[in-house]
Formats: sequence, structure tokens, C-alpha cells
Amino acid sequence: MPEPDTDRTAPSTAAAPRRSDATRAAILRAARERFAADGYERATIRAIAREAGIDPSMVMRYYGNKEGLFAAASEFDLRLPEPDSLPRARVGAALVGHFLDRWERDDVLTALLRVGTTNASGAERMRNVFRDQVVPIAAAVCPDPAEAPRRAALVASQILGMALARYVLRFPPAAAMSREEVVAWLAPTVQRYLTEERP
Amino acid sequence: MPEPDTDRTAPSTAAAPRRSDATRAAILRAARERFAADGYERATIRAIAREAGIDPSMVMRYYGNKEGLFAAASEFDLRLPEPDSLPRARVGAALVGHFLDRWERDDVLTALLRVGTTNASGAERMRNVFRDQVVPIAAAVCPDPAEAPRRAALVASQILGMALARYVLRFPPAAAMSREEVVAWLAPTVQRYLTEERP
DNA sequence: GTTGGTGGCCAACACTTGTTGACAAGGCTA
DNA sequence: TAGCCTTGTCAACAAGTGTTGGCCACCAAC
Repeated sequence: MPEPDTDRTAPSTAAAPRRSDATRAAILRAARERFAADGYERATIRAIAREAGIDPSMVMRYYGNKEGLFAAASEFDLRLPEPDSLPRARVGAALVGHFLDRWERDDVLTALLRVGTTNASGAERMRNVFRDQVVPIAAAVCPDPAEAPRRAALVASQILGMALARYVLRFPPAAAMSREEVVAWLAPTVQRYLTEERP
Repeated sequence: MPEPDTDRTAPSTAAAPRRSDATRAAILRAARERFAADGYERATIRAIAREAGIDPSMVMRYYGNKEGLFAAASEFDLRLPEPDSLPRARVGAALVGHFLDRWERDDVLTALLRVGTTNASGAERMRNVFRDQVVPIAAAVCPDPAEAPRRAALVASQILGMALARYVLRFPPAAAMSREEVVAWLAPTVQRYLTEERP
């Protein structure tokens, strides 16, 4: 039965390591790079396999199909700080800075954004990251927890929008701004979305 | 020579109308719809032709190739108000409201956003709209015209981000907000990006 | 009526895509 | 040594892509 191997994505789990773990990792790395650079449709399995230095059929064996590969490659942890650990009055600056770092160090965010705009399951993956990782932060910080989803959505809109303009569409002025400048402008906005009373 | 007909996109120009103008318009309408719904790669010429009720080869005759079709279909005017006509103190609310209207009434914006994230010429089209239509508004409103591009980029980041969360990724809280609510939250942000002294 | 251009369809092209199955080499255990 | 599972390659499939050229029907002018 040519069913894909189950959950051999994370070598950190208890199961014994296999000889193929290196190949699996190479596929994932290549997949993230291609998805981030080209989006879902133009990131072909053949191109990913070529970049990983193996045969395309290996991708199918280990991840079932292209959707499965994307699901594995787009697993993502924002690594947001513990809500209690950040000073209430400076959440805005802390979050903006953190997101900029994550965005510049990890291809997966760009991949998610590119794929999310064109592909249904990419968009769903994005919604899940938002629900599971962004909303809780808002809930811990904003005055009325019932409003957390809305405030989190506002924050996400500003941060995703800046990432879009800066890293994907590459509007020259957005790309040219320094990291500090971006933080200085966006932090008050995010701060307001999170902590200020309703307008 | 099978060169595509030149600039027969706008029947409003002085040239005499042709019998094929209706077909051309139908193609453009279908193209905008497919590009907006599916992005560049998945919006196939065959699907567009089917939706327009004609043969795929007609698309080639009138627009040369797929890129040419996209170029024609993504021509876009934001129809921003004259800078002088809006009260300096309420530019924020006026702009946010205007953009929400445009976004909900015209497929082209969604098409531009979807295609811009995956396709090089889509992104370039997007940068041009930004440069030619958004920056001038900022230049007319913000205190130091030399800062106009940066301030325009900030405004664009917030507005594009909200459009992304609301219309493309469909984060539930963003999609559920009323128009007035979005304006109430975003207007102060845009106002600050445009008129406030540097942070 | 004949000519010529215009609008349209049809069938095919060369190519790429995701995906599959057969098969060979290498190591593990019995 | 024999057998089995794993890792891997190769060649092919069916479907769908953008694109092309040939052909037919109409319409106007001569």
C-alpha cells in the first residue's frame, strides 16, 4: 500500500530515526523555499525535488501528494513571547519587532502569505495560525477578552499589510525603511488596537 | 502577421466601433472575474473563454497572450478624490471609506492583490498603481512632501492588510466587522500616518 | 458576382504538470 | 546465505496548459 509514511516530519518525536530523515528534511527545506518564492502552483514538485537533489517520486512517497507536502512544509510556530512576560505598555513595539524578526528569518511566513492568497488550504492554514497563535495574545492583553478576536484581526491586518508591502510586493518606500523606522511607526498603531478603548 | 489589435480595449476612444467590441468586453469581464477568484496561474485562458462564451483562440487574437490579457484586465483607476476637495482633518476616514467601497464594488483590486503576490508583472502593476495614484494623495496632504512616499507606503500597508484579512484570507473577525467599525478603527491610523509629525 | 477583410470555431501542436508502477541496490535480521 | 524492508531511480501515464494555423460564414465595397 503506497500510503505516505505517517508523521515522520519531526525527528524530535520518540520514534527511532530512519536513514531517510535527511532526505525528508531536504525536501521540506526545498519545498519551503519554492513555495515562498513562487507560490503554490508555480512551485512544482519537480523543481522542489531537483532542489533537494532527489527524484520527484520520493516526494510522493514521503508526503503523499502536493497538498500533503504543503501541509508539512507550512507547519509554523510564530514563537510569540509569553503574554505575561511583556510589559503592558509596550506590547505594540515588542510585537512589531518580533514579527519583523520572524519574517526576515523564516521563509515559511512568506510562503504562507503567497500561497494563502491563491490557494484554499493555504488560506485555511493562515486562519488557523491566526486563531491559535495571535488571538490568544490579544486575549491576554486587551481590556475585554470578548473583543480579543476583533483586536487581533486589526493587529494582523497592519502587520500582514506591512509584510506584504515590504517583502512581497516590494513597494520601494516600504522596503527602504529601516527596521527601527517601521517599529516606530507601527508600534503605536498596534498598541492602540490592543489596549485602547473602542473608538 | 498575427499581431494583436492595438489598444482596442477602450471603446470610448475616438476610433470607430467594431462589431467585436462586445466580445472584447466580455473577455475582459470574464478575465477580471477569473483572475480575482483564482489568481494568475489557475485562471486559465480556456476557463476565461468559456465564461465569456467564446473560443480560447479569440483571446489570443485580441490580447496576444496571457500576459497581455492580464495587462488589459488589470488596468485600474482607484478614482481617489481630488486632494484639495477633502478636509485635512478627516482625510483618514475619507480614504478608508473610499477604499472599502472600491474594494467591494470592483473585482480588479482583488485580482491585483491575488496576482501581485505570485506574479512578477502583477506586483509591478501594483507598484505602479501605488506610485501613480496613492503617493500623490499623500504628497498633497502630508506636512513634508519629501516624506510622501514613506507615508503613502504606511497607508497602503494598513489598507492592503485589511483588504487581505477581510476579502482574501477571510479571517472571521475581520470579515464580520461592519463597514463603520472598520472605518472607526482604521481612520485614526491612516490619519496619523499622513498628517502627524514623525514619531 | 467577386473580392477582401473581419469575427469566429475547430483541431492540433509541444510542453508541463501531478502521479504511478516497475525495478535495482543496500543494509538488516534470521 | 537467504530473505525482507527501506531508499532510491527511471520511464511512463493521463490530463491540462498556452498557443498556432487552417478553415468557414458573414458583410461591405467594387
